[in-house]
Amino acid sequence: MVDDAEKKLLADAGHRIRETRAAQGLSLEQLARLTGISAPALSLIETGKRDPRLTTLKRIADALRVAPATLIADGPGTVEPSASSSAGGYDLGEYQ
Amino acid sequence: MVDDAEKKLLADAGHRIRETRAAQGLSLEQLARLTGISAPALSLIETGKRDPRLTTLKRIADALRVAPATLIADGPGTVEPSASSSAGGYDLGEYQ
DNA sequence: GCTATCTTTATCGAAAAAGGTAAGCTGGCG
DNA sequence: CGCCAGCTTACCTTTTTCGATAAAGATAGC
Repeated sequence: MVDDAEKKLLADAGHRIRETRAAQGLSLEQLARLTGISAPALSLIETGKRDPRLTTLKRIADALRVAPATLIADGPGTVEPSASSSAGGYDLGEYQ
Repeated sequence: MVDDAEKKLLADAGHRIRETRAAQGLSLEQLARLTGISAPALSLIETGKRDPRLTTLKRIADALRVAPATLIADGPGTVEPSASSSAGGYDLGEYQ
């Protein structure tokens, strides 16, 4: 449960990074120099095999000239507090 | 340069998390149970002393019922590819 | 086939995240 | 005052990121 959704998130973010990088005609090595993150590390992130830190994500976003949020915008998942109804996913219930 | 902007990013995200959590009347322990992240770890993140991983951020966002992007939306930094002009900040130049 | 470029994978060492626990620290309340 | 709830900080252990490097795919062109 936990792992599944998270892997999708990482694969998604990685895919978005790769798309943005490719759109700018940058190679992994070029992005590595811009970000200070090694090319192998970038490869792992882009292929969803690594769980990057927030600052790592930010450095990539900066190098690509996009907002960090752009890279992780979980398209569909964005539940958006539209239906913040009382029937939310979980309400702590027993835990409170 | 690196450290300064990054600390601000972490402090900012942490502040946003704390605001959101407080707005929902949740304690650190309650959020800890919802996210599976320990309360001490959450405290460090909220005070900007820790650089969370992407999945960690996602779990917090999920528990708070907000989009992950909401928590890191770097207000001003959001350059938005409006002026993606050729006169960008840096063009790799010597590095390519 | 060979070569160059890009990417992926593997290994190693250092640094850091994260859980757990425990110890402080603050404020409110009886 | 003592007590409690909430948050912070410190220590420890395990896991993971990350850089560096090297090696191994994968294409494309000579």
